[in-house]
Amino acid sequence: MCKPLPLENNLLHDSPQQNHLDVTHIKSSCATCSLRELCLPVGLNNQEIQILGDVVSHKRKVRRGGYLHQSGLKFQSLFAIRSGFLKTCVLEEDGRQQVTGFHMTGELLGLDAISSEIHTCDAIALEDSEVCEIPFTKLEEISIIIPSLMRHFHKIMSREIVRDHSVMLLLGSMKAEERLASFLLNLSRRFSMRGYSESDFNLRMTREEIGSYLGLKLETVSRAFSKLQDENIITVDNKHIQINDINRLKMKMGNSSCIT
Amino acid sequence: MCKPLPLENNLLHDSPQQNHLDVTHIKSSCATCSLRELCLPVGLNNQEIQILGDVVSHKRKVRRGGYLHQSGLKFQSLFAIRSGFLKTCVLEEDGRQQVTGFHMTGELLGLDAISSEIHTCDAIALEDSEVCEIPFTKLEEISIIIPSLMRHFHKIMSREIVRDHSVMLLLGSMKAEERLASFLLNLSRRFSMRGYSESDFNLRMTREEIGSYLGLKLETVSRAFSKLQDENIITVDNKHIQINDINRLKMKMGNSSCIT
DNA sequence: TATTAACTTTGATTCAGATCAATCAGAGCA
DNA sequence: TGCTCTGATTGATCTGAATCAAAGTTAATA
Repeated sequence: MCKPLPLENNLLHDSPQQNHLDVTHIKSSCATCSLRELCLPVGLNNQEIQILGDVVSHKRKVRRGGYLHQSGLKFQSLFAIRSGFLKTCVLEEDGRQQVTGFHMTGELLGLDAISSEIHTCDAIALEDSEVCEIPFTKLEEISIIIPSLMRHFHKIMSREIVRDHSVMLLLGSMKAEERLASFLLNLSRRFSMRGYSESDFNLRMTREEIGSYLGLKLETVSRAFSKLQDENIITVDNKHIQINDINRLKMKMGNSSCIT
Repeated sequence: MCKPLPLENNLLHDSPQQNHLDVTHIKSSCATCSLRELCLPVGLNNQEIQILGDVVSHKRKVRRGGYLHQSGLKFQSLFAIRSGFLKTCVLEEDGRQQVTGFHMTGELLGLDAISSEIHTCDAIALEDSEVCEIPFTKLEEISIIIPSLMRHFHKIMSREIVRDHSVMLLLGSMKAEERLASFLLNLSRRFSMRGYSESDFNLRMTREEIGSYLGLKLETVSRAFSKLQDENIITVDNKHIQINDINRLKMKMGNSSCIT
């Protein structure tokens, strides 16, 4: 009853690129925009990669604080993050705002806009970032030629739905400290999958942005950080986080009814 | 600043079948399982409908309280609801549970399972229901033959993501009464789109299930109902709901900082 | 039709997190 | 170097929703 929960079922995000590209070298029409980092080419052969490469040719930079896309604007392309860190957020006229996700290398942005062909959220860079633009109609066209690409794209969309359901569970039934623990473990895992330390990293977002994502006020986020630090589970120095005891952090997330 | 929010941007669900099937008569291998009600055939010609009909041939009934699918089981098919009412919920080992959605005629279930090919949530009928089973690999195959079907399917998936983001906004930033108002307006709209009254309907779910969906305890849901009734905005008789003043209900949802 | 079980409402009390407020730390800049 | 601005921390207080508890109501089943 009180055993720690398995990692995979509980984290907010699933990685969109668990099986990283196993192709050694790619010729693409855009030499600087290697497909290597992207989430899409998983399991494609060289010729297929070539076809995809012709579509994913346009690279774009977004400076810290800049918009990759804005809610209300016409949708034309998905964006695959090559480097950097972005947030997406939905905004109501009444000022209510909700950060719906934080996104890093290899992840795909813009999926929400396919339905209405209008972006439903803002995507804002939290550090200087680079993305590859993928014109969506072209992606659909080559999906017909490369069924494995289509299948993979469907999985990416589905994974986003699973991720959203996890966040709904978090927002609907977790306490502040549990939410923060989930959040940190999720970041930890995603950093580690990208070859960075799982226990030592810098946050790119403010306490307020974390709060918006987790359905908490910034003061509550700050207090939860301090609490975890007091218990020696993490060390916090402003945006720099060290996880000292990942198992106890998992316990925090796992089950509030456990006596701690 | 305090104007009521436009309906479309604020409701929890978008309908997956706004453009209802405009084809008059369909020959299908499953006469009793007309494609008419389904969300998929939008904009297809007769021949295409025929192809789709061969895929969507298997009909299934689920009695009230029964499972359509269970978390952890292998995914093979999507399910299009022909009639009835279901809930989906994610369940943690520690007993934490979250209703992730309520689903009615024309909606498509199972999208979350595409990513891992294992169902990540339970789908339980809240009243006797009928669904059409759509083997997913077959759907992907004919998507190649019928690009407009593929495009439509992508839109359906994307719409689910948009819906989930709305729920995240609700869970992350709304007060109890606002959440209930959103919920009722959403149901109202979906009933009305299906030809039922938008102001007079029966709930299929318990207060506890509503609470789970809205991130509230059942007592809080009950109190919120009573409060809206005291203000003459709705009339509640157990599961039977009448909306007396839809505009004031929208105000409730719109902006808590409005003086009411 | 009686009996039980499941669901709903309402009240009293408690508590987690919001709000209000003050201080502090770091970054950018004149 | 001091100044300003943004963001982070911490404390005090308040409040909305959770929790605990007791009826009351409806639906299910024998």
